[in-house]
Amino acid sequence: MDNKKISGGGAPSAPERPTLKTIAFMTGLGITTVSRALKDAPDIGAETKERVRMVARQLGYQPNRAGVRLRTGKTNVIALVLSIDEEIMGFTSHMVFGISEVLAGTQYHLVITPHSHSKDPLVPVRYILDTGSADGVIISRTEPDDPRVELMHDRGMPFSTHGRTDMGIVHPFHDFDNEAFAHEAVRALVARGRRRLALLQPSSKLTYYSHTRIGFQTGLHEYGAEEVPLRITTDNPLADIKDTVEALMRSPHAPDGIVCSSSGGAIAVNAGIEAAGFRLGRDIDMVAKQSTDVLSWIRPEIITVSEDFRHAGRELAKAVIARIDGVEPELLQSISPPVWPKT
Amino acid sequence: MDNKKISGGGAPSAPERPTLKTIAFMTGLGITTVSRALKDAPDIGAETKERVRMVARQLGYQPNRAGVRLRTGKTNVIALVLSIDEEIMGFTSHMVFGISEVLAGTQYHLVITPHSHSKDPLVPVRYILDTGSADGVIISRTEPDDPRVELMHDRGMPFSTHGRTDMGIVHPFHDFDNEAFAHEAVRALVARGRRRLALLQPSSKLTYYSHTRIGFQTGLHEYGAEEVPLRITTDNPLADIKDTVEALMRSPHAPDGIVCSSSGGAIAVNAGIEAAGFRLGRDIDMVAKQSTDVLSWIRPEIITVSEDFRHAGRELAKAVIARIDGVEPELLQSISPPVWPKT
DNA sequence: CTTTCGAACTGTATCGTTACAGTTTTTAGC
DNA sequence: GCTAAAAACTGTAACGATACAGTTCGAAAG
Repeated sequence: MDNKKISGGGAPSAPERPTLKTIAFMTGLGITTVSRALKDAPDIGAETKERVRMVARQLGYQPNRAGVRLRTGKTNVIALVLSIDEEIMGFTSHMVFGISEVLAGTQYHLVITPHSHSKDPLVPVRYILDTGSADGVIISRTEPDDPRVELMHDRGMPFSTHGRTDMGIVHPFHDFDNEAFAHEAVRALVARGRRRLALLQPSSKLTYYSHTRIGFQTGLHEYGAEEVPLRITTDNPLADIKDTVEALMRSPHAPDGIVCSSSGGAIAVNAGIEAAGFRLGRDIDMVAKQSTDVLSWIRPEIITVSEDFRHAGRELAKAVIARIDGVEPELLQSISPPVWPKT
Repeated sequence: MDNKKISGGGAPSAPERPTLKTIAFMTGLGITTVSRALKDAPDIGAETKERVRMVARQLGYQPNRAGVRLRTGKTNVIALVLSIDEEIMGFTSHMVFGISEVLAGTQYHLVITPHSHSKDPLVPVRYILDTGSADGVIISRTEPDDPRVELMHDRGMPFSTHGRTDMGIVHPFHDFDNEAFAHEAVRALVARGRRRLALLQPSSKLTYYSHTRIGFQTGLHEYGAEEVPLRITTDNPLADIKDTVEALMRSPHAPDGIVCSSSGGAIAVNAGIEAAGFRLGRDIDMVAKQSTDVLSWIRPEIITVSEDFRHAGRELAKAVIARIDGVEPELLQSISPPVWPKT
């Protein structure tokens, strides 16, 4: 070990961290008084409070988290439950950054609780509930009938979800308006004269699968286009997406427009289109959702819509904290509209 | 609040979490004995240990972290210090996943400690040291003369860094062999008949800037090529990279080969090349490092080298834990070779 | 002058764990 | 049979914070 003593004399190198005791000693007050003064309790004199706060600031006092947690049960932790399975374009980090940004202004720490989403997704949630290791939880990849939501609701654990559920439980969430996205995507394609449209949709397990579908279908109906079925999702490997699209393009039912729910998928779709000898902008148009402005660098012909994951992270963090503070869940639900590029 | 009682009778809904006291009561032993039995202390009988372990397993006992932390000072937390500034292709999440994977098999939790890298990077590190909020720290974006490394070393805080330093402090790190990457990239380009080579390098503040430069330069020398200077780094906005490359391609000094230190940079470089009317594979070749297999989907002509951030995360986590356990830092340094595609 | 009351402050117990200093029981030694 | 030592187990205090039940003191009420 390389614990370096600065002075050789026997004095410990690190200055002891101040505690309530330290402040009590310095002010000549009792520990309880100091504790209550720092909490702005009503039965402490104004002058005393001021004095205590001064000394605390001077010493750089920060309450010991273990002490608070042991006594009160409050962990001051927000857990983010993440699937560590493959994710091509890394939107997760943007969400983490958004959450961090909000938590940085609070007493909360962010703890990452991972799980492999091939395994039981309840495991990490159950762990958090059983060990009481967080005051609030954020989950993503929300499903319409999500058992994690039910479990946390039943146990009274504050949480917010990235994506909605459809199970009659009112809870905080943030969602991207995938319905509007798909609907407007159809409009944009029809405006370019496209009529035979395909949809690369998300996994049917996730809630936004149905939102995307509904938006797409009402769009087809409203703007007078027809669907070319595409039997593959953004959860499939890129190589499979490419092969499927290539085969579809070579078939007599080739679409002339396509809507993609992810940027990774869009890249693979484009590869399939080009492998079949077609070109974006000329033979077919594509609208794709992206979390970072990368698609237009790849093929400027792709019509891009941005989903801001950092913003989502901020909203999710704010929501779960408000829920911890007792705000009603109805007031903690938000939906972001799709952002189209300025023209 | 929606704390739901399951039974209306007055019994608390959540079964109380078992503590050492619970086990002591059930086995008829003292709390101390139970504690020591679970730690496999030498002064506890084999039979007793077995009995205690049985009951503990049955109750699903997990030590209360706050209790342990308060008494021993051990936090069981690894802090990951992250810059929340822009990062296009999201390699961070891969590193987080790699770290999570290793920590999942241990008692450690992962806490994300963010900072804006425009602000003082010492702030989060100082916070961790002053509040004692972690047993070990992982940092990235390491600089050759990194003040965070010096601070943690002086205070005896175990840590590992993504990237090396050059300040005479021996510490655990994991690094990608950027020198070999740049060197081999030059060889690959020369093998295709390219001789006038440019390098899109990382920010000169980071340690791997010099590794990349050295590899590039020894490559030029060894394989007989010359450098076309490119005055921009991967830290610049993609638009600036594109414009600079476009201007360079239009100038009389246009390179016929280019090495890129990031995939985001590669995309922008390619855009610049195409904007100037040139084409990869025909007029110029590119070798680029990528963290996820996305470049070859974009332009198959790009020669890609993979850097595995998930692996880096795993190595960093293992290293910091080993350091906490007292393993000498010399033994906790590793360098990953560049991975070229199979041919 | 005594009683009552409220403002301001404090001591003690407790959360769950572990370090330390015992205590009891068993076994061995002579 | 008595002492010594080893083996197995336990009680108490402490980590830092807070809930709760006081205590002290001075001023107002009677």
